[in-house]
Amino acid sequence: MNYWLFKTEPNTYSIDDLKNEPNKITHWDGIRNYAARNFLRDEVKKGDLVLIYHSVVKPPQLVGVAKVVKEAYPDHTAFDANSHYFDPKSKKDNPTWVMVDIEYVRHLDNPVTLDQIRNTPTLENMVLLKNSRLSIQPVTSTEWSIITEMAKD
DNA sequence: GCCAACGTTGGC
DNA sequence: GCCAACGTTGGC
Repeated sequence: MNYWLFKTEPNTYSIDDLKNEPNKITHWDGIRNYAARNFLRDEVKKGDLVLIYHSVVKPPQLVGVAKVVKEAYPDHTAFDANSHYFDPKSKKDNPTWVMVDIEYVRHLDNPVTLDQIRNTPTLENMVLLKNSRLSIQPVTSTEWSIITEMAKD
């Protein structure tokens, strides 16, 4: 099983929005970056656990845990001319973009801020610090353990 | 609101 | 295939 970090802008979609979904499940659509897409398409597997990160807020921080419940399938928002995520180059018979479904698991007892991560030497190699713009990132099992421990009351 | 870092586009 | 121009992300 693998661990991941998914970024979201809570003003658009937050961990609370996920928790409040009727079945606590959402489509993680709108990914329009090839590196992120490749992770989604090739490596994100059912049962994997995901840290949810809130970006573009103060402070930017990890806020909760979700679980992958459906592996990659075509992101239909790319076909919708009315969608913010419309991409005319993505064809239905050969979709460029994919999405997965994730289910809410829990909030962290205490959020772990970007600042805390940056100040934790054992987390210095996190992709979040190396390539802060990547919206789907792998997390090592060691990093996962450290972060979930930091998040405890 | 600024701007650094990064990704994409398109002319050559 | 290179790289300048442009657009986006996201921390500050």
